[in-house]
Amino acid sequence: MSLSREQVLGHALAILDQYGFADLSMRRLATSLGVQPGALYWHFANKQTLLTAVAEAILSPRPPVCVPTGSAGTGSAPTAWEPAVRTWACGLREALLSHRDGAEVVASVLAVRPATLDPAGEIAAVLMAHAMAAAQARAAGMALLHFVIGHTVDEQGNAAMAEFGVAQAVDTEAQERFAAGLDLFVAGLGVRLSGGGG
Amino acid sequence: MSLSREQVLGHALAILDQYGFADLSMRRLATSLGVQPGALYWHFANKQTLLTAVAEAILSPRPPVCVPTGSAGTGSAPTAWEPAVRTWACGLREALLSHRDGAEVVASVLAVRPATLDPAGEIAAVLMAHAMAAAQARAAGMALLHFVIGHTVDEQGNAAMAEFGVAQAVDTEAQERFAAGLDLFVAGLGVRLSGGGG
DNA sequence: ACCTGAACACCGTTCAAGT
DNA sequence: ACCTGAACACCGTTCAAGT
Repeated sequence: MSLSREQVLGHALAILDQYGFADLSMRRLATSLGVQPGALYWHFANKQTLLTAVAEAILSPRPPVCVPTGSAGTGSAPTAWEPAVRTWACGLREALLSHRDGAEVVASVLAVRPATLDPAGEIAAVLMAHAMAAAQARAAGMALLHFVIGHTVDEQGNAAMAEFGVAQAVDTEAQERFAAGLDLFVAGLGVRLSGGGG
Repeated sequence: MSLSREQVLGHALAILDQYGFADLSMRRLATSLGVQPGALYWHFANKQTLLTAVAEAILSPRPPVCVPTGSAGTGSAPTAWEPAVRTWACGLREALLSHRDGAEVVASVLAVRPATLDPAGEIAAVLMAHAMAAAQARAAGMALLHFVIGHTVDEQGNAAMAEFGVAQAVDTEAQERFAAGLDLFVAGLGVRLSGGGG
């Protein structure tokens, strides 16, 4: 039986989890599939395309954000923005943490702006539904995205060092830093959204 | 005359500015210096060390942040935290923008936690001087750092695409997104610092 | 002290040719 | 349709040997 896209993707995730992003090469992936390097280029145009699929696989287990459906004039919206923002940020971080170097992979993929992947747009939609201007919501969404990804790259980098017996108090410190950073965003959003509503 | 560290560093910055981060290889750098690849390893232990020096060169032109010197009990501090935060963030972004792919280089170097480079610590010191708890100040400093670097990586990625004639309205949009994101941080910090002042 | 020469163990990608 | 074989143009790093 011939190779499938899903098989290649599965082995890519396996190499990522076992050996890390630096060891996820096309040649190593081919070896793990018992195939010549060139064979991979039948299923994926290039490494970038493969990595985009890997990033999508990392992010796709997240639940969709709950965008309020109420119209703008009916007073306070049916779903609160604050838990939505917190759930989105925590869910994103957990998805990134669920694979070794997940944050680094997703960061490298988002850097090339794939049309299929726009996590910032998800949370920007929520903010717009709460009467925030489109440009402001987009800016807030991207700032939140940069924070979550930057933080998690950091966190996973620390985890990689912890294998060499540095410490694991680093883990709880990272978690607290994430919570504090998220609180800062929520506080800032609160000034705009709770204060002058609409 | 023999090669000096400064010469190597200077040529590395020149390659970065002309050809970008992806083309900054040890072999290309050696060729540009008229020397064999192995010669570089007399002056720098490895590529990581060289890149750290490049990142330091990118960040060092920034002015030091102005940490207030007043003691904690004398009421409001002599220097305001808000302009300090804004100046630090804008100065960081400008330093990153001053070299092609500067944000990407600095991001890759900060990922390995060099002891000599801690931009988040600079602004955390300011917040602590304004009676913010150490852990909170550290978290805020890192969140700000992740935002500025993430944003600028994005901005420079767009600039690279703009060479292929996409648009340059992207430039002003990026600038406005940066301003809006920074405003969000300042608003969040204001809830903590202006409200219950130390 | 500082560099060359030459190797080692890798990369991503292409493409004629096979089946 | 799908893969092999083999090449092309690269990487970072090491290290004996030269000067």
